[in-house]
Amino acid sequence: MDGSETGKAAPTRNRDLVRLLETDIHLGRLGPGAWLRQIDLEAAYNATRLDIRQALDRLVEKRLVRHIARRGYQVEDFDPARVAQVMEVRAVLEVAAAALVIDRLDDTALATMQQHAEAFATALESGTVEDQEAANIAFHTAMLAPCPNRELVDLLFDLRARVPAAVIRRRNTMDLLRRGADHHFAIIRLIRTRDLPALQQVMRDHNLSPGAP
Amino acid sequence: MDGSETGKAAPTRNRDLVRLLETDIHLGRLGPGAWLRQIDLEAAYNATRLDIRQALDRLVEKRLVRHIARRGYQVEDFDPARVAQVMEVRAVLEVAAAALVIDRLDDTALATMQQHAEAFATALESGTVEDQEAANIAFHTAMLAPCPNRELVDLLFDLRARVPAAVIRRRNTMDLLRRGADHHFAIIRLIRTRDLPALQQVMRDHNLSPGAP
DNA sequence: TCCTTCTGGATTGGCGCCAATTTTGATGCC
DNA sequence: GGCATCAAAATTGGCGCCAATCCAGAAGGA
Repeated sequence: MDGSETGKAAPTRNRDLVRLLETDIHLGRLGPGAWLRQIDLEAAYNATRLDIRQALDRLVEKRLVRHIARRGYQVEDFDPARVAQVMEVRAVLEVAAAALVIDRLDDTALATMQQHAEAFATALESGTVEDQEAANIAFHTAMLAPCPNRELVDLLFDLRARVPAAVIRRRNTMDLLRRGADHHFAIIRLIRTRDLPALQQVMRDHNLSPGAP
Repeated sequence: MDGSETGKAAPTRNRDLVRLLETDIHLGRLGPGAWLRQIDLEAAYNATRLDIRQALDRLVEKRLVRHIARRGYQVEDFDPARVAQVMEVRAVLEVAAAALVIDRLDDTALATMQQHAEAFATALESGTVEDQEAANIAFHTAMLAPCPNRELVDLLFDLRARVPAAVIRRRNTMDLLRRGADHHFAIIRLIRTRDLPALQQVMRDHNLSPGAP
């Protein structure tokens, strides 16, 4: 157990626990195979045993963690084939979402997206993985904000959470990441020109590139 | 508490509990607003309090049940707008799945699908809702069996579970249901003739019709 | 020196108990 | 007769204890 994000003195609640652990896994602070010992978590987060167990069970549900009887919980392995399949599903849904938002994003929204796209590009060169993720998420959140189908949006973020960024970024050259950043700017341009087919093509590429942001 | 499916003498395990309750909700034996009292479930399924609570928490996670502190658990209401959005997502994914299976379904598979399509049509006229659901699920399972993207398939069935059949079927005329049955036969025909565009159109209609099977 | 066996310590996981809170039913008041 | 008040019963929900099991390290044998 070495995932950080300081356990505070104030007792941590159930929902927060899930989020904290999820983040640790997502960003690679807890890698595949790492053991999540109840006793350590209990002390680290100053939570009760029951809360810890519920949080871990939720992560099992989400398939981020596996449970072995009488042994404990450990971070799942992420099979590249399965990861690719999740990406494919994401691509399909992003393409569908593009059609729903292209006419609903006004200049204000595009300006916000532009900021986040720049923040992402900057973070790539001189930021932590956390910064990159935050900027990337912010970009896509802004893009999907006017989507009327909230189920679709929720599902997209859920799919995002199924594959840790750390796992994707692993075999990821700087070139590929920069291409992801370029995608962001292309997306903004294509929304501005209302070019749906080209936008959908970019969304697809964006999601299917090996280290898809 | 009046959802049946007989609690056996043998203690029911956690995973089974989730499945049993899910089925009861899906088929409308437990309707929106129905209270799921821990004590009753404990007795009905001869399970421990802890198992019951875990099962209920999982249903909360799946948004089939809502939890009110110190009051208990009750079956969620299903907002028609949200249902429509889930359907839209399903439609998008079914269309994508169609492309993946159209060249992978051989005559044997089509024959199986034909059987289930006929079973569904029959059940419509003279079967219970359970029979209809079973036949319908069997049809779609057979259709998606050769889909190489299992994440996509799992997600499709997960989306199915998010909206109880009972809720959909409620405002559903016999005509609409018969049209659903016809869709099944059209699907088989279009796969046989390898007509992907037409197949995708039918898949979309099949999922978006008010009482979508 | 390396491998196998055994024991002590540590961890998990389930069960039962009980306090906090809500609901139900009865009683009295307006 | 209807409504507010109150007490008893029922239900939820959390905490702690302890048995079952697993792991690490020591001891013994090849």
